[in-house]
Amino acid sequence: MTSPRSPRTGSPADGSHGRHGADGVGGPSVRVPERGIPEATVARLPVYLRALTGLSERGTATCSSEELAGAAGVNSAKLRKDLSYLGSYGTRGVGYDVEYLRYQIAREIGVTQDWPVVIVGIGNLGHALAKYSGFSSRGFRIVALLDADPRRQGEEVAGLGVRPFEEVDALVERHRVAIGVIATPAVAAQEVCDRLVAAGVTSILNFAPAVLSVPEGVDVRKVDLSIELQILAYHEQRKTLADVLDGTPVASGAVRS
Amino acid sequence: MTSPRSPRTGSPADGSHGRHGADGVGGPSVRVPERGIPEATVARLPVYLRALTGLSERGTATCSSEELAGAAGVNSAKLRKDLSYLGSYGTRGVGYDVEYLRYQIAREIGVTQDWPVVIVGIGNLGHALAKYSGFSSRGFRIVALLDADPRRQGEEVAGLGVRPFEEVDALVERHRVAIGVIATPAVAAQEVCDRLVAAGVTSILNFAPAVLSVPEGVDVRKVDLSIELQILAYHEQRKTLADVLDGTPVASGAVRS
DNA sequence: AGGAGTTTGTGAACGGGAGAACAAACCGAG
DNA sequence: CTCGGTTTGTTCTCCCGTTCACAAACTCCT
Repeated sequence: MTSPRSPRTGSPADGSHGRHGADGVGGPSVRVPERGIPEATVARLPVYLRALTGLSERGTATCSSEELAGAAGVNSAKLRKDLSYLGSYGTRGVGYDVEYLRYQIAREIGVTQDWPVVIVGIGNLGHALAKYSGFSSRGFRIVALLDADPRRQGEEVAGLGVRPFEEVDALVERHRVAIGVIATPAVAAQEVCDRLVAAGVTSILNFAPAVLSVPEGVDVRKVDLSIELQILAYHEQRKTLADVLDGTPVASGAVRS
Repeated sequence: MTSPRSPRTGSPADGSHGRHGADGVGGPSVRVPERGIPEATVARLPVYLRALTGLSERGTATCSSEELAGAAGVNSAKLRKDLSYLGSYGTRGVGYDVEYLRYQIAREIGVTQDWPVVIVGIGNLGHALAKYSGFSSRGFRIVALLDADPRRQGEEVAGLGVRPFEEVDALVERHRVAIGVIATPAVAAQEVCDRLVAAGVTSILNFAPAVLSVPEGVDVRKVDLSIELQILAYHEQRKTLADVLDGTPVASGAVRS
């Protein structure tokens, strides 16, 4: 039984995507082609997709790996290697057909279909996410906004009413939701996560500053605003520190007392 | 001259933090202790910091690497190695003093001081960021909200008025701002970025779905909501695909037509 | 004081990703 | 048809990060 109700293992959920445990014990199963695309490559495919969309809108029919790499902000060798995991979609001496490659990447990622998504926690961030147009335009459709606070329920955001969190099971089942977004305060995050998983959600995007534990087979990605700032602060501190020790006169704006 | 006005190189800005170019040619400079903390470790330090804060609030005075690792969602060996880059702050046979370690990490990251920050682009996301309490509570102080749209200017958000973007130079200089947040539409992002850098900002957190080019010495971190969702979609697609090919009956909520 | 039990800090093996470099393949001109 | 120019796909090497395993160091109990 790999039901969503299986006991939660203290799995990392730090970005290492828990593959199915069905490894090794599996019988003579048919084995999916196993084009195991490296995680680092998967993370870049959406960037390439966006760059290709840009080129396409500008009317470009064909592009070289150099051009595309420039638009995506990566090394051209890396780009070619990434694309080679998907197959040989380019033509030597010519380059890549923009539309064709765009479709192939979209298909590989899975955004040719569109994915129903629920957002839990309609506070400041939840509002912004609900109204963010970048989701709908890229293969994702927000089908429900949930919040535990009765004062928020009933409010209309981006054409959708905010529903009580208790309806999570019914909504997830009705719309076949596989992806959930958590934008609640940190204290509520784990509980919300458990309920989402129990309802059948198997991928979670977590904006709450909390570490989530999930059963195997459930993917969690974390977006943490203050952590990003702290990483910048670290480098910033080292920059000014190095400048001071080097005796290099620093630019006025960068001086720190 | 490493002034912010130096010509922009087409540097990646994909997370590879451009170290100062002053490497190799440097004379007999004093060289900062060069405790080069690995990038992966730096990214985890804020997580440890948060976990320690949690333990501290719960009244824990001491913790083992195992406990802390559990709270931070990582492997205990990794945690110990990460901490070892900062120094030997633990006691064998005992563990770590929560308060002491907390301070050491905070100091290393640079959040014992507080960092003035400007936010550019006060749309949906900008609003949410301005009101997000997680910033102020963690060593960051929002000193200005900027927007190019006159209709947004003057509006009061989180106790701060929205100012015209033209004031960026004055504000950055007056408050000694080193960190800027971009929450504008994609088309405006590069221009805003250039202006910020010209004004003296040397670290940028970018929420716009665009690739930014910056001069060397400027750090950019990107947070892209739809890319995160697309990565989840990829894994989700593979999950259901694998299940179908394996003939494994999938849980009801996870079925996809 | 000594020994058993814990827990840290680190050396070493291992795996994955990045980048350089090159052979294979394609186009177009003559 | 052949040849030069161009661009992809891939191989090889290096480096970073993760993990294991263990010696060193500390506490507590007898």
